[in-house]
Amino acid sequence: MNTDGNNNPVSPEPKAAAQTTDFIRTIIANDLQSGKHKQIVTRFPPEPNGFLHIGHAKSICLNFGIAEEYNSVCHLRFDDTNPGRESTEYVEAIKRDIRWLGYDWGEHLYYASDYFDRLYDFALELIKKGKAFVCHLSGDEIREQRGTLTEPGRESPYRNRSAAENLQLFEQMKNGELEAGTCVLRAKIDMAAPNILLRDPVIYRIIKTSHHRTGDKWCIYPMYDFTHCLSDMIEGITHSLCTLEFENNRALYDWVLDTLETPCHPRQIEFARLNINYTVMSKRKLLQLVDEGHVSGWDDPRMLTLSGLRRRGYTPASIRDFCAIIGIGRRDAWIDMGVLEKAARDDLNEHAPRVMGVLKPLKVVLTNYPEDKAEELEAINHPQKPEMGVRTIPFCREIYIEATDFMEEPPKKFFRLAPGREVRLRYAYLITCREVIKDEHGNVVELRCTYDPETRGGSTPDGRKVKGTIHWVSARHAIRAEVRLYNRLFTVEHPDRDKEKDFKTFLNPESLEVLTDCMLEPSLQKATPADRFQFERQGYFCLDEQDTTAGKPVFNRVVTLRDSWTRMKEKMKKNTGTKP
RNA sequence: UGGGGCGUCGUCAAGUGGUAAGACACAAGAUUUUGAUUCUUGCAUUCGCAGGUUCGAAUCCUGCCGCCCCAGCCA
Repeated sequence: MNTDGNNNPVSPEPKAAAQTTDFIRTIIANDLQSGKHKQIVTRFPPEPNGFLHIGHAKSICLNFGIAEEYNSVCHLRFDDTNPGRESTEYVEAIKRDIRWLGYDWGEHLYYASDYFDRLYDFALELIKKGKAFVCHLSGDEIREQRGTLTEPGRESPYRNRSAAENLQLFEQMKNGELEAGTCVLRAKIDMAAPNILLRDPVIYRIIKTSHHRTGDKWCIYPMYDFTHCLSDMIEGITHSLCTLEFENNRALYDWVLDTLETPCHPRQIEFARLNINYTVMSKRKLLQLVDEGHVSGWDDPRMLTLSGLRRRGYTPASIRDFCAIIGIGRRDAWIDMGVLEKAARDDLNEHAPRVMGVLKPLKVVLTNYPEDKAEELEAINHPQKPEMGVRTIPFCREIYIEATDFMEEPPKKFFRLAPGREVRLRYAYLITCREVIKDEHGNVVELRCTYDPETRGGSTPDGRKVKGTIHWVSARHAIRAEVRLYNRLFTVEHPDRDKEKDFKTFLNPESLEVLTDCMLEPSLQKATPADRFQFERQGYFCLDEQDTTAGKPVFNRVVTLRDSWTRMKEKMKKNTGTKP
């Protein structure tokens, strides 16, 4: 059984919508029932040219999820046909991320590059059948002769070379006798086809770059449309699931498999890719953010890469839940960022132990509490789960409270601390604010309060009602920490919608707020990297794996708690503004 | 004005001729030593629009409108 950072078991099943059905699962169920297939084989085929993001998680959960449901296998296949931009660094990162998400490809790890020899033979077969030819047109010429959306293309002057000549030329390409760009191998289909992908598409090009796995063995590389369908076929994939933008490619996928002698013909099915507002999803844009230093790396906690989410503190289970909740369909869908955050909260609410930490400390001196006294107060680790136990928290004369929990002139309905007001210190005592100390600029720097010795633990023997309960930490015992508060990376819902403006102009300057003088309860001394906690009344936090050092813990805020007080404040502000 | 797709609540999403599931969001209320959690209630007489077929249509037919994808020797 896997465990999360807190040693809590991670449920292997997405809890919500676990048995949801969708049009793909319906097709598969029918194929099984009709006897078309005895077993199902799916695959996840990333190109190792970047890190996996939440959009890939949707595809991973779909493909590996289906395999699990049908007691079958999902292959992991690297689609590595473009050596110029692929690397083993990405291969390793991708494998690690899939495992972290909770999936296992077992023995079924493949690379399209493993099939280069067979792919080459298939190309030969195509040539012999008169279905492919070597074309010496330049890239520009090919583009120009391809026609447009409304006009048919023109046939290449090289289109009717003999099979023998094509075979010889293709061999020369393979042997490195021709330079990149001089010619390509094209499928011979139909230059007048309304589907542009069928207008004699390029299927092999010369690239004299060494490949991360095959080295310099090859200087010709097959294109996606030729590689993908044949790789699926070779592996006996039954259902080849991909995103909607490959819809037009399906005709080519089928053409290749129909034209060649193949033992099976996988079915390509497309579904809508994942879009989430207030972020960007394309690998190209994520890479740009990394390269240009707008974020600290692929694993920056603000990035919706799997490594970023992991570092931020998202649990694999919450991401799997998220993928189950959003469903699979064929329309362009925009998922609200709030749905992802909700998935994180739901999982963390259940598993994360509660602790107290003060992010923006304000010192409070309890004037009637003995200077040398200290006591241990008991706190529970999870209000709904007594089995998670209790811990003790030290208490003394000087404590820190959250600066935002005090207001000198509180608005109505503010039931925290204010001059003359009484609040409860969680698990400790009721205190009353007697005096406000300010610096020369008028900033509140300290509070003098009195505590009520009769209220130890926070109870009120006289039955008096106290509306506010705030968190605190003992000044003498607190451990100092850095806390990083993350907000949305972009300020607008659709950063890349505007074709005129670069998406980076919408980057949120306040996406990261670093707090260096946070005060945490001493029990957190025992936290180990990747452990997650709820800092009561504030949110869920995760001990950073990278920047935490022995003397200086660094916590990342995964997500805030729901905060109806802030919403109420905003509403009151709006209402007073519009009052007649 | 080529071809391929898609249009059901603010956002996702079931529904496949029998009279609009569910989730998120939102709103109101209850419980609460986290303004958290939990709970209760409310939230599409209507399915892009217009016709038609039918006893009956979101589901079938016709026309229209809107949005997405395709002119990389990327995947």
